[in-house]
Amino acid sequence: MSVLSEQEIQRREALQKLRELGINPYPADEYPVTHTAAEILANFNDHEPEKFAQVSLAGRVMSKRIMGKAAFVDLKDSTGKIQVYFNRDEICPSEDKTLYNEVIKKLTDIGDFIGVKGHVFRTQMGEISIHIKEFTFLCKALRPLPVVKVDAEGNVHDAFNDPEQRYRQRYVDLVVNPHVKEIFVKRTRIIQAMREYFNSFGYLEVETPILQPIPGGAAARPFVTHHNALDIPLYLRIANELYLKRLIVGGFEGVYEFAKNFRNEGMDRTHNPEFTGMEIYIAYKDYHWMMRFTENLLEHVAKSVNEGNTQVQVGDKTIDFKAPYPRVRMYDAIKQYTGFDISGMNEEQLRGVCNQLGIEVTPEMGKGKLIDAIFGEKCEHHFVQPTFIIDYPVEMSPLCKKHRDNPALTERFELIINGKEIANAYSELNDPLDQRERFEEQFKLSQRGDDEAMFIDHDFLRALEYGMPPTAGLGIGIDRLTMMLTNQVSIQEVIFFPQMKPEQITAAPKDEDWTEVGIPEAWVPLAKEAFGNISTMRSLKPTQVHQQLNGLRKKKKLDIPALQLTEVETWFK
RNA sequence: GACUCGGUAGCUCAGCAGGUAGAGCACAACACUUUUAAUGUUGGGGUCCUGGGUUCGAGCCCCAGCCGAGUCACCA
Repeated sequence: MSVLSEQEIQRREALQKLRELGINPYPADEYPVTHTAAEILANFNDHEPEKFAQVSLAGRVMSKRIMGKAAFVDLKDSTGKIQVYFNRDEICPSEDKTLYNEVIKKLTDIGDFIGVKGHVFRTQMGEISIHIKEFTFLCKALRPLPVVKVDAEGNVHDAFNDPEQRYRQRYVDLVVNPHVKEIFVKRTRIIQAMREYFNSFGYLEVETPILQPIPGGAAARPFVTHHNALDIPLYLRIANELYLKRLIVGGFEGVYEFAKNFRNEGMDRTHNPEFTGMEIYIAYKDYHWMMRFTENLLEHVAKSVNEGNTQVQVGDKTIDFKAPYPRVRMYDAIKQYTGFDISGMNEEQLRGVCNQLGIEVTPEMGKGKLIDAIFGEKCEHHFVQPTFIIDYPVEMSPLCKKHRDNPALTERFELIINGKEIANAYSELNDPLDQRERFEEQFKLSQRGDDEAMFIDHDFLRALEYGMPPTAGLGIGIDRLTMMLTNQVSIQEVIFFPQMKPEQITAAPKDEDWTEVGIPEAWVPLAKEAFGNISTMRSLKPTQVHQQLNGLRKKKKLDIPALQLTEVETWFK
């Protein structure tokens, strides 16, 4: 066990005292709650205090202000904070003031959960508060919570803001940083709004495999695992696209899934190894229809997280999600921002363009990747307001139907907002022979060294051979959409538990370290147990150390000679 | 993966030509009749991320490592 800090020791002592007073610090009983903090603060009216003559609520103690026989505590429940007021002589009408003097003043700490009953009133300072008649201990907290204070001007003092601690101990982050909680509430609201929208069309939410024998539907390096009973490798999915399309083959006309995907790639402020993608496939539609569907969807989502407003502040820009959004052909965008007309260029010519534009290229990059590099470096960041970039080159889009007017292009769009890709959609490729050729192209790329080129999924081809109706499909990165709608620049701020390296467990002192001080080997385990580390031991008086160790020896009935004080004193030299 | 910055009390941070470790909040004790970052007085609290090295002496200098952040590279 690690060494306890002073404050942790004090809290354990308080826990013990509560038990001695007959108070269960961890009761099992239901605590009936009649009101929330937010309800009371919103609805209390000075002219009708009788409406809140009897309230009962529960929450965590966030601050304590004690003045003689009056005490104020901020109680935080899931809806917010409310002040509660304790008066000694009302809590303890008799001579025995223990409940107030001991339990409230001394044994209740910041972080503890309590339940309170009383009536609502307004203090002389004008704050709506609860006048307590009765209170119940619900949970004793053994670790001190960081105390974040906000003054009258709204300045935050002693913010708990070290990213490492915030992500590793998200539970603490959520307790003391209300704005963090707000982001995650919005995240859920975004997903709910999308679900509502899809369901209003009658589309079906489905679940497809996360463990896949062939990781398909995207170009990315997968995580590999192994199934023991089948003795085969399985991959954590990088996308769910191919499975949803199989369901369209099976006769569903609209299916969608919010899917956790996994990609074994680098991590940074826009990439987490697991992330959430929403994909939806709708039969008998094309990408033009899907653009209208998408812009209306995002308008709906923006309004539902934003009190009906379509405008969202993102950094120093205001983004308006109001439909419709402009459609810009990819080649036109490249022409506009680079001056080059790349339509009809071959790989060689594209390399030349990249060189002239100062874009680095590698030999294994094919046509698709070259065009993508040009667009990514020279165009993408120009599109701040939501814009559909349409008609991607066929080499970039192996699962997308060829353009009805130009076989070098595909019927694909990406939605760019604030220079970033938020959505990706196609008129889905349903020609099984074409799909087979595209997979084979990908296979060649992978032989050339592109380790992200797609695998060939023969079962998926078989499904297409049975026939898939014309279908439009859309994918949206939920994490990135959430970042945008909550004005966050780091993906870690919109994922509760972002992936991090495991915490180092700091090595406890080795046995040699103890013996070096002069402690006999037989006593080392006892010294470890009693003091944890050498400096803790040395912070005590030799007499205390002497007594504690001999006490342990007696307690454990160890057959070793008792320590002499003079011997112990030498350890402190 | 490269570079830059950071890791000191429960939290936020300071620290210096290398010379026994500081502040605010939190904690403890006392005072206080409804306080608002409550206040006042007093007090306790630290393997200065880890491991080596230089030195009479290292939180500080050197080397190696760990963890995090930022920038870049990679990334449909």
